[in-house]
Amino acid sequence: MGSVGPLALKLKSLGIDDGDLNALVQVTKHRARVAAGADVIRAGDTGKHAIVLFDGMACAYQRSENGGRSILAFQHAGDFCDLYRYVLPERDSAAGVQALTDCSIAVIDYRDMDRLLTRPKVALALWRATMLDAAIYRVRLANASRGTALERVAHLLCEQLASREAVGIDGGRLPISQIDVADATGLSTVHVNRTIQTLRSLNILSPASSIEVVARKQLAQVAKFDGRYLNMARLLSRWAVRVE
Amino acid sequence: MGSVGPLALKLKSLGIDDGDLNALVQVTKHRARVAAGADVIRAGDTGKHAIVLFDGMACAYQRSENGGRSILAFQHAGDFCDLYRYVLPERDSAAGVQALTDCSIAVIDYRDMDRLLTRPKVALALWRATMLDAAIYRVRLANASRGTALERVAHLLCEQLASREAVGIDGGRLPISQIDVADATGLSTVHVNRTIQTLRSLNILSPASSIEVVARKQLAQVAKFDGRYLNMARLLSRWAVRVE
DNA sequence: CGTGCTGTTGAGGACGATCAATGACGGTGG
DNA sequence: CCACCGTCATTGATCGTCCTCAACAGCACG
Repeated sequence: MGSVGPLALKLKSLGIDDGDLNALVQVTKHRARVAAGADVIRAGDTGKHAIVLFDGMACAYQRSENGGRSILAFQHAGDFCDLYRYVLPERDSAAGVQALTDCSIAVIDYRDMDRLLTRPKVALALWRATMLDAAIYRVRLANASRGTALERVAHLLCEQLASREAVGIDGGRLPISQIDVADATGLSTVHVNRTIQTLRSLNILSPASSIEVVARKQLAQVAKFDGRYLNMARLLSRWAVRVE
Repeated sequence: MGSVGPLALKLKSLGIDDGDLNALVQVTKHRARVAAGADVIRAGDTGKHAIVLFDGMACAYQRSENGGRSILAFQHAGDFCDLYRYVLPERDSAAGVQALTDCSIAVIDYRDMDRLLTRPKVALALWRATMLDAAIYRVRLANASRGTALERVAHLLCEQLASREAVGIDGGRLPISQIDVADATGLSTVHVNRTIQTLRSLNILSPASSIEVVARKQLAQVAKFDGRYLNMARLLSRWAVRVE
C-alpha cells in the first residue's frame, strides 16, 4: 500500500482522506485469484462480503431465459464488484460477475462495512462509488438501441478507455473478446466482427487480432463520445472539498 | 401527511421509521405545480435542493447531439427526481427531468439534506432509494437492444405498472404518449404505433387511443417479464429488519 | 377555422440477424 | 512431436425486422 493503487486513486477522488483510506484498506483481506472465464460472483450467490477488483478485468452480466449473456458493465482494477448488493441485497439468480481476464480480488466483510460506515466521509464515498456506476448505466442506457453498430461499438470502447484512465490504466489495449463486445452492445458477434474491421480499416484500431485503440481522437469522433464523464475522476477530486 | 402517501410508503419500505420519516417530511416544502411538457429540472440546472415528485408522471431524459430525446427512466408519485445529483453533482447540460403529465412537486434543501444524513437510517434509506433507481437502469440495460420490438414495448409497460404498484398506484392506464414509449425504447414512433396495435389485437391493451393495459398476465408473458423486482417494495420491507 | 400535436397507414430500403463453414491459435494428451 | 480439441476470429449468403419518408386523420387549442 505504499504505491498508489487504482483503489486508493479512486477512493481519494471520491473524497476520502488518508486516515479513512487506511481504515478501509485494513479490512480488505483474503486476496484471491480468479481465472479468466470463471465467475467472481456466482449467479444467485448470497454474499456476506463485498468484493474489490485489484487486478484484471471483469464484467457484471445478466443471463436471459434463453441462455444469452447481457453485459451490463465492465469492471477494472479498483472497482467494487458488488457494492450495490450490500445496500440492496436482491438475490438475483440471473445476475453475476465474471472474470474476463485472470483477476486478483479481495473482500471486505459486511461486518467491517457496517463499522466503516460510521465514518461519514467513508459512507459518502461509498455512496458515490455506487452512484458512479449508476451514472455509467445511465450513459450506456442513453446510447443503447440508438445509432449504428459502428457508433455503439466505438462508444463502448471509448467508455472503457475512459474508465481505465480514471484509475491510472493507460494504453489502448482492451483485454476483451469480440464476444464480450457483442454481449455488451446487444449486437451479434458476426456484426461486431465486421464493425471492428471497419474501425481497423479506418486506422482507429490496431490491425492485430486483439482490440487495441491507436487513434482515440478519431474513435471519440466516430462514437460521438462526450468526454465529459471521462474526466469524472478529476471532477470528483474538485468536489471533494464539498465533503463534510 | 395524514394519509399514507406514495413517498411515505416508499420510504417505509426502505427501512425508515416514523420518527425519521417525520423529520424528512418536515423539511419537504415549497410545493409547486409543473405543467405537462415542461421541465421539472432544466437541462444543465445546478440544483441547490432535491426534488420529490408528489403527483403525476415525469421522465429522466438525456438529449443527444441531434436533438433526440432518450428517456432513461419514468418517475411516479413518491420518486425522487434527482437525488443522485446531491451525491454526484455532475453538471450534465444534456440531462434533465420533464413532466409528462401535470405534476405536483416539492423540494428538500441541500442544507436540510446534510442534516438528515446524520440519521443513519435516513442515510441508508436514501442510499437505497438511489440504488433502487440503479437497479431499474440495470434491468432496462439488460433488455435494451435485445428481443423484438414487441417484447421491448411490453417489458417497458410491465416495468411501469410494477413501479406504480409498488407505491400504491393501481389501474392499468399509463398517462404517456407513444412518442414517450419510442424515446424510452429506442424504437421509431411509427414502429411503436404498430407494436401497440399488435398488443391491442391481442387484447392486451385497451382499443382506446391511450395506453391502458387490460391483461397484465399476458403482457408479462409476452414481455418475458421477470416479476421479481415487481415485488421490490415488499422485499425491501423484509430487509428493513437488517437496518442498524 | 387554422395550427400544432399525436396517432395512423403505406411503401421502400437499409441495417443487422441468422445460418453455415472455414481459419487461426493455444492447450492437452497420445 | 503431432493429432486432437475448444475457443475465438473471419467470411459469405440470405432473410427479416425495423427505419425512413410521406401523407393524412382526429383532436384540443387559440
